[in-house]
Amino acid sequence: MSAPKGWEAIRAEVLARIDRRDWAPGAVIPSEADLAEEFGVARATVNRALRELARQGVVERRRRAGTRVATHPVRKATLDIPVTRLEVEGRGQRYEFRLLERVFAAPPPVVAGRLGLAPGARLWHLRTLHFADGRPYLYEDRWLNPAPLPGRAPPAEAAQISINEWLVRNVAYTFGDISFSAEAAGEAEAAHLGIAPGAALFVIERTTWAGEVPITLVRLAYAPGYRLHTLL
Amino acid sequence: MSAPKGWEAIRAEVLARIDRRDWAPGAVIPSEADLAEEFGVARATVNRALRELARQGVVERRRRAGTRVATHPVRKATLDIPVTRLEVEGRGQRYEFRLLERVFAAPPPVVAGRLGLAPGARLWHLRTLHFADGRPYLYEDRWLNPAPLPGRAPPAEAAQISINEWLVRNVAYTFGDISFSAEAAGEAEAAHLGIAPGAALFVIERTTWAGEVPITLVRLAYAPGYRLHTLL
DNA sequence: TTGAAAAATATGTCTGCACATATTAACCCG
DNA sequence: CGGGTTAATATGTGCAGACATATTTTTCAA
Repeated sequence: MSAPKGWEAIRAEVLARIDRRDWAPGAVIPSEADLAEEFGVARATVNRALRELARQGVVERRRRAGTRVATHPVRKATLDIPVTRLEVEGRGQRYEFRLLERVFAAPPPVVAGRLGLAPGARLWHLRTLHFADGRPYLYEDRWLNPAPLPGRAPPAEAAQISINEWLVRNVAYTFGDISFSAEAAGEAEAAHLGIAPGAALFVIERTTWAGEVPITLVRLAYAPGYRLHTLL
Repeated sequence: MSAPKGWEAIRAEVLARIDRRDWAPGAVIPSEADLAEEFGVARATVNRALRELARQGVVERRRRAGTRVATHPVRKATLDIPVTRLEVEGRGQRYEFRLLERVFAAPPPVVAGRLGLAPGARLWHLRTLHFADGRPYLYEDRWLNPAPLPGRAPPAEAAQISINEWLVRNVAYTFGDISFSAEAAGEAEAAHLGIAPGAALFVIERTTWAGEVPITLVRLAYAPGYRLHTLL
């Protein structure tokens, strides 16, 4: 048993009271000032504890209205979005990748739309296959806006690092969105990944922006067996 | 254009310098005290900004060693794990669920193992089908440890709220893990969800604990089309 | 030369205090 | 009574100073 001290102790105590139903879901809990007095600490310490609980979704806070126990415990999970190479190597497997395509072309309207680009805009289209221990691991289909790129072009076919890794090091994004879904493998994907068409693939789609400028839209289709894991 | 002030301005400026490569990945950035002097703010303000960046994975901090730009830009995504009913109703759809099974039985060894229970232990086994606008939405398969439950049993068949929602309100967990994957629908799942066997399902598996006591292990299989989405 | 002890240093956190800001509650007037 | 203005209040954030703690660096002795 470790007895937390400081703001973590406050957080733990508040959480315990919530778990114990001393403070019911939806109810307003005492103000920072009151709690600070009760626990004999400064208000800033209570603030730190409550802010943390709010970040976790345990309580909701609004100025003047006070802090209340979240009615709908939407606990939040934080998950890491790793670079594929490190993800593979982190499991002790050998990482390789192969650039399948690298062309400059007009994207389908849906892609241009998602990136907020004019229909006529031309983008780099890159398709990459990533391997773990020689087996297909991830099929990547990426549209890349040349505007924010240094040199206006992605690295050549012969590059030693993957597009994603290059991007991550050379074009920082300020904003993005990401979605996770399950999809049936299409013909082409299945062929590349060495699986049967229709197999269940874990798919991540990500869009990133540097300020107002769209950088890239990428679809990552993982070979069967892939699993994203995190702690709550 | 909004000009952030206070600690957010500090965070933005530090982030900008990192993005601009003024401070390269892996490099140590100036100390809190130095930055505080440069920006003309208190050290606590710089601390708040850097702490936030550390939480996002942009920098790594260690006492005495200082703050350095993260080498592996593992940006972290925070995603909400909502209660199904609210998720459905939030889209303006009608929510229903049907409890398919509710028995007290010994789980398969793999389940007992995952929960850290003795092989002979008996658990509640609950299978629930959730609907959105009358269409199958989510197939839930849950093993539930009676020990931490009030009344030692989950609500009866006739309950108006789903097991998950009941749990979330009555048995707070202190720890858990969660994983996301794509799996092919099995015969039973496919039948319940009204889809073809083998279809790609988005699957969430979650285990939760209250201290040392395992609470539940649940497998959520979402009907095709489901998508988890979040911002970066 | 090596290893242990001591000093130095950057972050982690706390305390009090102050002011800013959002939001609710109270008030007053037409 | 309704509606808009004003006051009250809880959180959000800031500041300066202090001590705690984890590491690294330096020092000194065997």
